[in-house]
Amino acid sequence: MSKREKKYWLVKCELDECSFDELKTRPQSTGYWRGVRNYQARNLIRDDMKKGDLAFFYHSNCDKPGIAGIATITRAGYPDPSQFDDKHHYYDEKSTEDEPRWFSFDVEWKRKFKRFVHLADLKANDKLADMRVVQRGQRLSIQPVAAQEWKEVCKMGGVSSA
DNA sequence: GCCAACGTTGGC
DNA sequence: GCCAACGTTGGC
Repeated sequence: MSKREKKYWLVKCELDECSFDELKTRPQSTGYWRGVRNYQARNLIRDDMKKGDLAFFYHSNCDKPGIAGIATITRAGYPDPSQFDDKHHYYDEKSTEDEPRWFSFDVEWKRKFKRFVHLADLKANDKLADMRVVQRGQRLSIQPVAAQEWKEVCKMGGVSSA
């Protein structure tokens, strides 16, 4: 078995879909992503995201966009079931079970930040200038996070990065 | 609610 | 393969 460094992610979730606090109350404190229909994000989910990776849980499209805490990737790179369901909003008629086009992943609530880290705080930190989420016009809903950025944001959130 | 940025679609 | 039109994201 080849050793693989744990990867870090930032995953966006619209607040009215599921807040970080709400995630904790769900069965097994687990939530899953459906309906990612962007090829860049698809490739990341399918090829790079692995069970055991960690992710910042980011609230988007709300009054206070920012990071609420940390989640563990518990399952990754499996076909998004919604693409095969013709009743579903995310149905994709061009996708087949043999060659699925879209992929899903699951996360489990892990740790809440002591201090919510607002997008404005991320932008104000020079060490995070390369993070995608602070860059203008960056809309990708699944973003890789560098190890040193992970540490820095954890520090801002008041939790250990381990 | 506005609008900039970006991805996708489809005519040519 | 170009590019205008359109739809979506998401901060503000």
